[in-house]
Amino acid sequence: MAANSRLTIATHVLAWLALAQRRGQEVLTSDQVAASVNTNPVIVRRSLGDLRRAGLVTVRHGAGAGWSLARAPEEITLRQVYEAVGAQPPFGLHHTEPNLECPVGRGIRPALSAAYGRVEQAMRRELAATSIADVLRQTLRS
Amino acid sequence: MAANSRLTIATHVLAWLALAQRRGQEVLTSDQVAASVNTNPVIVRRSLGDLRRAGLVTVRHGAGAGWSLARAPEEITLRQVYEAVGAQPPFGLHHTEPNLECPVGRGIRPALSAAYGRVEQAMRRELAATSIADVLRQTLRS
DNA sequence: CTTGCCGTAACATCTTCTGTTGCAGCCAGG
DNA sequence: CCTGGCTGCAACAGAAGATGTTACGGCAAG
Repeated sequence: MAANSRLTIATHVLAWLALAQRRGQEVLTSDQVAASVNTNPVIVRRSLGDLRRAGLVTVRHGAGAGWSLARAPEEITLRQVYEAVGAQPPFGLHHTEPNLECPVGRGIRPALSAAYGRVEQAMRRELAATSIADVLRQTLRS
Repeated sequence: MAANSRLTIATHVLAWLALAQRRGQEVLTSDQVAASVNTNPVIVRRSLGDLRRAGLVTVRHGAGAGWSLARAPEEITLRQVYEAVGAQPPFGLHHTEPNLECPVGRGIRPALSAAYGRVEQAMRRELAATSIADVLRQTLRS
């Protein structure tokens, strides 16, 4: 499978909403967002649905509908986006249960889970250090 | 795709080699290793091939062939294993090029690459803090 | 030379992700 | 009240990657 691009899509969407808001555009439709991401509006709606459930964006239904940020871009970190999109952790355990007759097979899964948990905590800490405002600032610089 | 288990397989293999070595068993065949991981010997050989290219294990061909660690278990970190198995980074960029007419679409890829690079560095730092000896010790504790 | 194991290619299967279509639900505005 | 535009969601096709399996050539110790 191709690399997981959900965090990328969601971050792109949020950055675009932030820029539109700054320019005075209150709400954007999923079609307008999809035009920037260059993908299907349903993909964008799926991503925005995740972000809505996490409380990062709000949606207005009916005529004149659309999306807007639920809080300031400085208040949204990539860690929140990462958790909102529910990306799976980078490492998985064995597909098939290891041989429990073997001392390594018996005890390695909790050992690895602990190590992988520490790695994911490190990832989360690093993701929390960047906000949507940071991403947008860096984006407009180029 | 199922979660990526290459790091898990490779670490299991190395821990098993380390334990066998400590017990006086100099070399193990891929069949013996596969019996502990509970998978096909070819999977194990593929993994061991990665580790050999990275200089972490050595192989003996011909009759009486088999594998052994190329250095002490304390000297092998999960970071080295991670780099040996060539796992892809946790986040990918857009599948299709974003709309370059849009200021966000134009500049977001380098901005995200930089942020993702920092995250992967954090992962590597954390992986470097655990060695095969640590994993084996934790494994045998349960 | 025989035998056991490595190295690798080819292939089947499974899973996940992306992208697409279709349709019901909702609500501002006329 | 009704229309139109957009959301929400289910269903499905296609692509990509990973695992698992079989098969076969190559190598070296005995």
